[in-house]
Amino acid sequence: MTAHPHDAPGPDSLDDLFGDAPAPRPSFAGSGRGEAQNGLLKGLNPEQLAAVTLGQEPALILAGAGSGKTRVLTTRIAWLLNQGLATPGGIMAVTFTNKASKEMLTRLSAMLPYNVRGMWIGTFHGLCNRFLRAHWKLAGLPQGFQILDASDTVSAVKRVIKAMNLDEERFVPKQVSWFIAGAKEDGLRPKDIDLRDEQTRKLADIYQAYEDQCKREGVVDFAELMLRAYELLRDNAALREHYQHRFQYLLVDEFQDTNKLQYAWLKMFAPPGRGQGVFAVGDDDQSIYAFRGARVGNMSDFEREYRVHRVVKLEQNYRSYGHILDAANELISRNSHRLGKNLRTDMGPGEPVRVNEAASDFNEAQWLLEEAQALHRQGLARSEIAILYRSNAQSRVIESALFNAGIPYRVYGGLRFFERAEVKHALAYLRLIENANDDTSFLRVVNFPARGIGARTLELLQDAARQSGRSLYQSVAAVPGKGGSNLAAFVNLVESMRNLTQGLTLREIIEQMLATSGLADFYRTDKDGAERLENLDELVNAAEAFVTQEGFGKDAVALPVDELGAAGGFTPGQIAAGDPPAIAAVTLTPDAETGEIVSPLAAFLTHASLEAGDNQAQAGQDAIQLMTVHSAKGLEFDAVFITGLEEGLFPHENSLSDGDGLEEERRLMYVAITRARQRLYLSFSQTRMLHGQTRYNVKSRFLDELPEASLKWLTPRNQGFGSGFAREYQQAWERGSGLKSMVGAGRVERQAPAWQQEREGKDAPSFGGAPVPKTMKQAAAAKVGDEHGGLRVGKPVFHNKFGEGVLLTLEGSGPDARAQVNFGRHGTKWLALAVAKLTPID
DNA sequence: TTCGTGGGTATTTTT
DNA sequence: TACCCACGAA
Repeated sequence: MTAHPHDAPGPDSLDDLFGDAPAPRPSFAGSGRGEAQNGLLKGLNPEQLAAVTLGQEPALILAGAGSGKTRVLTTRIAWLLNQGLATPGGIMAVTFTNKASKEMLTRLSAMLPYNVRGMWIGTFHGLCNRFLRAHWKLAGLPQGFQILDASDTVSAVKRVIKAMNLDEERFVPKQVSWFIAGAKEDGLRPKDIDLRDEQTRKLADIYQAYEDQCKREGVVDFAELMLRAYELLRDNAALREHYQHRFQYLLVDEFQDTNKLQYAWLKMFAPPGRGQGVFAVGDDDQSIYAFRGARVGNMSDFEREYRVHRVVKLEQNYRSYGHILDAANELISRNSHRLGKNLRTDMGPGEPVRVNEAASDFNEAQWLLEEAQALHRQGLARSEIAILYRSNAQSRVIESALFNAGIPYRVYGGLRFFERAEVKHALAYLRLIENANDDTSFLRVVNFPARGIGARTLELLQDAARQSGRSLYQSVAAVPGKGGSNLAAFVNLVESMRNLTQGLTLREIIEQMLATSGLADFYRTDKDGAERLENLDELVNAAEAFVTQEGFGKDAVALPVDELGAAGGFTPGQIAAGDPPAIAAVTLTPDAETGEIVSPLAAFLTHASLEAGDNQAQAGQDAIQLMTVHSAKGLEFDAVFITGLEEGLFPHENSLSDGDGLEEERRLMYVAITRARQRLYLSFSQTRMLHGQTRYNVKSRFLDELPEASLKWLTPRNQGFGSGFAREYQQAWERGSGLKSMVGAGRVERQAPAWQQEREGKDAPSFGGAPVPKTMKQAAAAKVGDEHGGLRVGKPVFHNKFGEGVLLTLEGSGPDARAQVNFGRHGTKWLALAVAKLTPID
């Protein structure tokens, strides 16, 4: 595949790269510059070219889905270097995900003839980490600070709440940690919190206590990485000046996803008016993370504050056919406050967007899999087929359908590698080797495997630690009796682990730890520990890969000298004015005073926190891709199914209450649609099992917001809403028998009904949703619920004010007769039949 | 200390 | 429905 950065051709030594001279090196391309230039810019469309070759000015790039955004970003970096406008040390490029930054590095190393590792390209958090490792002393952090991931943070907060003797009902650890992260992302420290009520006052107290605890334990959470870096730059003029001088060009990916703090952080590196080339790339229509603090408004703020002269719009789409883009454009045009953008394609209209209505969620799943199989038979790789849904709970039916049919599939989301319990246990031991005062890690493994250290003992220990203000590890001696001696034994274990691992390679350290801690033995004897053992083996492999990649040992990673000089304390005078600075070959950041190099173990632990790794699904196998719409962002597939297009689900009911909620849902739908290259399927179901209850749903309003001309209904429109068959089918499904029993009983034939064959042509894939013999359908319909003046439970009705709905319940008789109707976007309502005009729809 | 049970609760999530 | 968590019993 793509060359690894280390394999990239070109200069090996750092001197070759930057030389000793303070002046910027001339272009590496030498005499061949013209040719290289042509190659670089070849094939860019005019807008892309304009974006890539912008000068040193603030720029806002509105990059539509599939418009070649990553290419523009990487080409611009290469172009800047190639032109001699910037040096590798003078460029910073920020992304949100590790995946995106890796992609950028990979592409760059293919475009550039040298090692791009020393460049400041990474995620917001990754770069903050790098920055704080270099300036740990100025930032007031211990040199080997560790990073808490989301679940570590919650358990740390939980400990604080317990220690403060607060009611966990009132202060739910998860919510409190969310509050703290939210505050940090708004740049607020405990003292800055607006104490508007008692609850908030308490929350601020918890926040303070949590901060103290983190400090004591030498750990930082994700939000802290950002905030600490921001504050350090804000409060240290010399340092700020240095970095502003150093980074002449900044590039930010997915700018619409930045939160308040990230934007403020960026402004520290490149404030408006400082003249740096800030290149912000984003798409307001793809902003789907407002719920976790992203501010689309940062885009227009940026445009205003930086006085952006020209907004470059990348509207040429290279991904999808016309009908798909028409659907996307039409849908998103319903949103207000857009920056304005319309995707276009040269690829022709392609196939229409297919819409399917299913009787039940089970039916929908069955249809999905048969349609997907048909696509596969037509030659489409399974990995090119994605099934998207709004919420994770929806995957279950689909999974079981695929599983029963023996079709390989891969579900995104769920536990990732470094989040698995056994891996976290192993990491906790490793962290204790590095820093025994890490109470989170201590508590995680002090009694795992079991060592007779129970809740009571730990309570005593925590009391002692709290009183002396020391870590649990340091307080062990204060616990008397048997518990105390067991604790002492644990401390001895950790000590011996530390001694035994002195001077070993990372791989050996981990192997030693697995043996000494008893983890390996524990899982070996555990009856279902086999898979966990495998994961621990995998951890060893991951460490090995990390060592190779990061270039510990012979292959030193280069860091500019300012990061060296700055380590442990920043002296402005130390740094030459010229950029790039001289380079020293080191691994990570050594301490300026002692020259000690951060251990591979410490680096690996940081890596483990910052990058949770892949989730379980085995790569390699050709499998259908299942994921939420959120996790599909940034991906593309030949065929995409968007499922569960029902009011209440998509748009989700919880989103409708807050102001911008519906628009964000619509953007989500927009993201979903624009994932598809060739074929797009939309589906919804009349009934769905949710939280143990059958829900009768109305189709999503988003279906009505798509252009008729681009749609092709696979099922008759609006037919059979809550049809009798759906109910009977649902009952069979509830009995746990489902399709099989109905087929077995000879009641369902597995073939496409006549109307289906007519619409799709005889070569069309067979209809998956358990086609119904006519007699069966009639029989089922006859059985359905109560009847009242032509109204039937489970049938669609029309109301003058609320429009179309599904009749859920009929109660009472005569003047008391009441009906419960689900009107979708208008909610579920009780109506007095004597008053309300309800007409059955057929 | 472990196991069983009952209650509460159910978008979306990277780092 | 299904999972997680807290709590109580053995």
